[in-house]
Amino acid sequence: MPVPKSQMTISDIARLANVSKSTVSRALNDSPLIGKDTKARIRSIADSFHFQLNIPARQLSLRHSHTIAFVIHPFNEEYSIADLFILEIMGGISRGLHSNGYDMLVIHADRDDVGWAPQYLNSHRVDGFILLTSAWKQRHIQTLIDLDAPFIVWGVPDPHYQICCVSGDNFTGGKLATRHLIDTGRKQIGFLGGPSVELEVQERFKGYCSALNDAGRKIDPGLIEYADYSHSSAIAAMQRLLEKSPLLDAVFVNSDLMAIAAMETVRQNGRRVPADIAVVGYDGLSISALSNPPLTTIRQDLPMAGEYLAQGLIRYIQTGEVTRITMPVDLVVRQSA
Amino acid sequence: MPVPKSQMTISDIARLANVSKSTVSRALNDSPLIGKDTKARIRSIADSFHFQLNIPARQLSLRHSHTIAFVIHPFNEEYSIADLFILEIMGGISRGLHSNGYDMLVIHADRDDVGWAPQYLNSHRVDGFILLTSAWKQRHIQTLIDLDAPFIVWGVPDPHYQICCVSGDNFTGGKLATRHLIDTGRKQIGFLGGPSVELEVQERFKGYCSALNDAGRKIDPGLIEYADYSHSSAIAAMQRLLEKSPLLDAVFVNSDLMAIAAMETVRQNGRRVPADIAVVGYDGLSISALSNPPLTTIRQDLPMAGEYLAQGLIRYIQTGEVTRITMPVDLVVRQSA
DNA sequence: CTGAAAGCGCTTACAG
DNA sequence: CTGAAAGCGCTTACAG
Repeated sequence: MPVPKSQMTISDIARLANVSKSTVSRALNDSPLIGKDTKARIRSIADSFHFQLNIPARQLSLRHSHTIAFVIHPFNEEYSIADLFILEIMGGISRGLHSNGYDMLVIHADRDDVGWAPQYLNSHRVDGFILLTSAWKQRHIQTLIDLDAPFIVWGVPDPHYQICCVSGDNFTGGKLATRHLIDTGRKQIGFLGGPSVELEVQERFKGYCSALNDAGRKIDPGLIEYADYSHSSAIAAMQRLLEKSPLLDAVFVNSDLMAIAAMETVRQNGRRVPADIAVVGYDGLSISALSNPPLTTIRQDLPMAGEYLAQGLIRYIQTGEVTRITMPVDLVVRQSA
Repeated sequence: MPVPKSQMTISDIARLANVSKSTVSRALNDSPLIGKDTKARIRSIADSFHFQLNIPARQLSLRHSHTIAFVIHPFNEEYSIADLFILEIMGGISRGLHSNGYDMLVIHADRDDVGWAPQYLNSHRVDGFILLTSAWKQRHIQTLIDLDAPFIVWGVPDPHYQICCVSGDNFTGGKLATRHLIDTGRKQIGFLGGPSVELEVQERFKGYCSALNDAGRKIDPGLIEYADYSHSSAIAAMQRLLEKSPLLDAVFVNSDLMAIAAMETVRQNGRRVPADIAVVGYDGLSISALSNPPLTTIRQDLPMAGEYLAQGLIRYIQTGEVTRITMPVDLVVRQSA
């Protein structure tokens, strides 16, 4: 019974199999040059010792690391549930990377520090980066462009550049949410958006307007408010909405976290969800099913998005093709609307 | 203005500085052997080109990767909020690793697959592992022990082995929660635990008993129930508790997620929180502040725990000392109790 | 304090 | 189909 020795090298396997290092290397890498039975024999020897190629040596020789950095910002209390978003997408990224033979390094970078990019790229520590646009605005993207670094983002980047990205279908999301509210008889439908400068938010707003137009309704500025995705900003925005428009009987909110805050605010004002005011959220994080009441929301398949991010980046690294994917969204009807 | 060239090596810097590769290497690694001004000169040249040492080459030469794997399980709907726990602790791990010059690889491993351990260790991809005991039971730990792999766990491991670990002070946590309920005049205080086989849960139960004893009260089996940390199991357990003990007026629940489920169940049974039944949770995840009503809970400083995990593992790798740390806990009083 | 040289463990033209 | 040899870019005794 051979004892696994972690310090074995291909030379050891070569000696054991009576072949050269080259042959072992090729056999282990499944090169078509090696004879079928030679290959099988070498592999079975390697397996019996639980032999694993030394990856740093391989990376040095191949000149790429086969590892990707997923860049996120340090944990922040105010956005904690938004971070659930990160976790759900990260699972998909990890799976997509792994099935292509890549590893995932996660980097927590400060919002205002851009040094991580050259540091990890020039040291050949990673082959590319995955980021979320909402957190990494233009400055970070620009740094990566200047470095000529391979990267892909979640979200809608500045259309100015040809950037790899995958994003949700924000227009359709906004339209589905609003139409559902119209179809269930709501008359004064509010829009509680994320930051109005974000393209995602603008698209969702267009969807909102489109649904309203289709129903022959007017857009009422008194029904529009924006917040910054934090819990407290959502409470404030919902409060403004309630005060501006006493007749409000529904609201489409741009994230599940903010929708939960909005429901709380509604209650605090002595009104009921959904009886008095219906609420539709956005994202479909697993937590949305556990809120009180369970949230009707626009779901994005985040694990799938993660896999697409991984695949898209790898394809870019290997072929130079830039991929731009829009993920479908759907409406999940629960009890808040 | 020098253009950063990612393909530069120490030989290029050596030529530029008119010294040998050895000297460059030593200067960049801050060796005391190199003269102060030579070092400064070399470093400023390197900086001006944004030069970064090739890390895979360095790893190969040094024979360790300076990277640690944080091992988690694939995302699972039922435990999604428990995963918030992961995110909060991960931030701390990342910070602790980074400040010691280590990188963090995250591995999503299937619950029943143990192959990741030899794969990442024998390939010299990582120097050690960080895991959470609750998810990684004996089989995973045993694999690591058999491999003689450096690792550290969050939670209380089998005391049989000398394993690096950091865990919360579960006894004190259980006691603080229960005492708070006693002090606020509750008479029939329930215990809704995680799996009864887990040492953490047993410690929390002991704390519960201890507080009750101190107050001269008896332990009533009709007030004890266990669940498995999932949302649905918590609902079922709370329902049983309510049926067994109609006079129940408080409950100490072993996680924030389960506490939120319990509060929902209380309401579904036509009772109010905290007026009829007070609820205390456990963990102090940021989400506990956002529940309805905001949850009174036992807080563990998870980011700090993450830093200790990182430090403890690095110390073990570098010196062989096994660290066992117990983190303090405290009571956060909000509105649910 | 500095340099020449060997070595870390792979991969891959090149030659057969 | 297989092997000898050079090369990937570092680090570090060893010698001065």
